[in-house]
Amino acid sequence: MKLTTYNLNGIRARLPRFLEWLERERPDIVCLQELKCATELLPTADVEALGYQGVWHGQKGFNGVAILARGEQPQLRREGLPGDPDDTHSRYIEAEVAGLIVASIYLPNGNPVGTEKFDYKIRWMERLREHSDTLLREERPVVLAGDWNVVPEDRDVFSIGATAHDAVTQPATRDQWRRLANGGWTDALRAFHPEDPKLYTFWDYTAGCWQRDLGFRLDHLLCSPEAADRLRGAGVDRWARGEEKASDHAPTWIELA
DNA sequence: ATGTCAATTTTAAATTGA
Repeated sequence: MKLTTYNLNGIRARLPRFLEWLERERPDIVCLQELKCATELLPTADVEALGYQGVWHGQKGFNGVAILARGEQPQLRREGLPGDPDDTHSRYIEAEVAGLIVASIYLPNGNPVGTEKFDYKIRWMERLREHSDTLLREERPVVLAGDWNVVPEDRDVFSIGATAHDAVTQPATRDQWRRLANGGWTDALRAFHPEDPKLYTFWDYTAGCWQRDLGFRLDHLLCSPEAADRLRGAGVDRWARGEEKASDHAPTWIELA
């Protein structure tokens, strides 16, 4: 079974490319982020025409997450993270699908550092860690998939100097990432590519970053021990980033037994 | 700050959020 996470950067702007990718790769489960579309305007019929059903958590203008499955209706468990009733951003959705618990995560970007946006990011990560601990205690296969807006280590970005002031590389961001992951999660992509020096999932639109392979590893799939036992592979659909009108992220996936 | 992009409003040019 293949489970892919994909930050679309606008599902309406990306629709033809997205549907082509879906037909070509045929993943069993898809976690989407940055739909940038109100729930009532989502192109759900186009997705259903390809045999997928979903749970959707849209928002006008920005954010927005979803979980799709081929030939199965995911069962919604939760929209939004617990811990802050004033948080209205559509950044988290969780469902039961194919015997797994799956979350689609769009973690706050947090730029610029030193502002309320960065504080929101760190608080959001604290809330995610608390919820992830709750999920681990279920002792079931769980996959936390999405755009984490975290560069876990220096080697996960083309230049740590050029990105020293970016929220995705800050020590406080990495501290939160490590505290969460060290609770018992497996970073599946790195586990299958332990020595790859250019294991990237995002390339900025500016400055010819894609053409020069100046990327970041921001999209992650964290597996609970019960899910990690079933891991058989992980990778990045780099080809999709090179298409016309591509998202700035590439689809990132795992294979599970 | 940007060799950029999408959505939205202040609607055809500026603002927000990547």
